[in-house]
Amino acid sequence: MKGYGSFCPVAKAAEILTERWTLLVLRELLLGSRHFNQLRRGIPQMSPTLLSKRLHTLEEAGLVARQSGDNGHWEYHPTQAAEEAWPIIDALGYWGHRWARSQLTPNELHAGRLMWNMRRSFDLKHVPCDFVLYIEIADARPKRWWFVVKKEEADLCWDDPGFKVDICLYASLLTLVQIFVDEMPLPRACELGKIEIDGPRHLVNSMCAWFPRSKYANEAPAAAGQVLAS
DNA sequence: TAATACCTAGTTTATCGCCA
DNA sequence: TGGCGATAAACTAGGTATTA
Repeated sequence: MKGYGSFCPVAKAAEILTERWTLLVLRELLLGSRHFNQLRRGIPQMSPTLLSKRLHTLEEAGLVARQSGDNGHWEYHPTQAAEEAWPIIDALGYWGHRWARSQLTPNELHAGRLMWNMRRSFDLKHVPCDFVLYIEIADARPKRWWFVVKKEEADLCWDDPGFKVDICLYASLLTLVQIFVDEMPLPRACELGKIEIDGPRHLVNSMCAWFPRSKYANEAPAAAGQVLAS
């Protein structure tokens, strides 16, 4: 039998939301991904077949509206039902950051997914000027990434955009992930020689203010096994 | 309880249509 | 012609039901 066979609203919600990958697809949609391949970039380990299937399921469940775009391709838009699921997904993010942290394993490190998440995590109000950031990750494939950062948005480029690079950053994938999730603050990574930065002083000095970090990074991790005081 | 068959979910690979 | 967006088909792995 598919689902939980119950009228319970929690069970009904879980039937829709807790299918494998579904919450991640919804998160991507709610964070602004609209096209099939944008969703794929945000969830690179999900197969395209399954992504297509989940989008249809979410459409049937009324969480996604499919509209034809300007170029003849489909656009996927979150509906009000999806928007109202955002507090649930956001709360899961905070909960995961506090309680589901564990040692990062190699298969959790994915350069494409990190870069895609970094793209929307620049603190643009602290960006001193428009600039091009080049990141080289020695142990990743591909290893070279570019961000074209402007006051209004940051664009991720898989290939050299052809603009003059203003600031260069060299690090391992693990270090970049640790900085992103705040396991290792940027200044500490510099002190330890885990990251090399090359660029003008005004950009380098302001990096702590604008460099992308997970929105959950400020949440203090909880001690595992902690028991509530009675 | 173990062996087997069957079912389902998910992955990989190939392919198609469209557009620049 | 190549890249992108999307889907289909074949295959695999894991779970479940059935039977001895």
